Amino acid sequence: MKVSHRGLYALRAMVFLAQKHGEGLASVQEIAAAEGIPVKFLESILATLRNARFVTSTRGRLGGYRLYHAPSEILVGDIVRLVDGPLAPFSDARGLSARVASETRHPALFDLLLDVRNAAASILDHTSLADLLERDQKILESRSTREKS
Amino acid sequence: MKVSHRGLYALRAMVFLAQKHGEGLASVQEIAAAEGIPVKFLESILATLRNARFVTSTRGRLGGYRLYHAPSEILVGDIVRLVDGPLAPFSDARGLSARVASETRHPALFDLLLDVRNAAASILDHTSLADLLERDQKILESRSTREKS
DNA sequence: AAATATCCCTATCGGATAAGTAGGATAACA
DNA sequence: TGTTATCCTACTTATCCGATAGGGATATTT
Repeated sequence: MKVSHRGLYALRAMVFLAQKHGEGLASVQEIAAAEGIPVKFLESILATLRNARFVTSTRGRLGGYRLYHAPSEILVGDIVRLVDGPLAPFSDARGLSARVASETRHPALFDLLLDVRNAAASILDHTSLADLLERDQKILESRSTREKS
Repeated sequence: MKVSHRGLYALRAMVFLAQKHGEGLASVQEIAAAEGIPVKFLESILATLRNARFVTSTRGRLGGYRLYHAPSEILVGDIVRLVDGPLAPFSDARGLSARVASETRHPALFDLLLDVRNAAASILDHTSLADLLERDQKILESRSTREKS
């Protein structure tokens, strides 16, 4: 499994939108500036997210993006899968045929890599954007109290 | 994290050598034929494994490769790290700087990806080649008994 | 209605990395 | 001394990924 730049950008953008959830729209410019993402690149990422109904958009002046669902209903695993493809820990598209070959020859090796994938998926699929926001809060709180002491 | 073709080939070759452990040498040709790996490609992979002292070789006639250590002392995680680099679940070399950036902005996201890496590392670092052989045995046994019944 | 700000669509480019190849030098052994 | 293997260096090719270019569609403001 691997989270590409594109995937990280998508996650960051989604977290940003989760923070603004309920406060109207955010433009590509705004998100790009806040998160340090190339504008045109972010545009194409948002197109992907829009097609999958993770975000919705309105155009024209004062247009922008917002989350389609509540932050608690969007799982990190789904975002990663959408942008970076399935979470398989072996590389590529021919993976299926390579899998069958190595499965028959070395089934335990195949199973092991499957365990890795399942462990990763389990973590990513049990964490929503709302969870991330909550944890960010706690981390920031503990940091500020540490500074005060 | 991601296991490349090269990494899978390396793992398969090592499992093959583990099966033959104590029975002398195996040539590149032999391994390549058994595992379905391009000969020249496997050569370069074995060079990497040799430099890291995972295997040892003797050349000339009747030459070949064998494991340097016992199968129980070689961890799958070490092989993957050697061939495919560190197990970080985000992509690239600039990962460090990108990490710091996203860590300060969205620390929880960073922590989550770290959890994924640790989970994967934990699985791969607790499994040796000997473990794989043992599991292969059990799997094959259960298959044959299932066929008999 | 015009100007402007925004999303939207298609196409492409450059760089990096990975997969695989070629050919010959070197060493061991019959 | 010839054969068979590893070893070494370099090259080719393919694929993917990050990023960019340029314009078209749409909605709001003036």
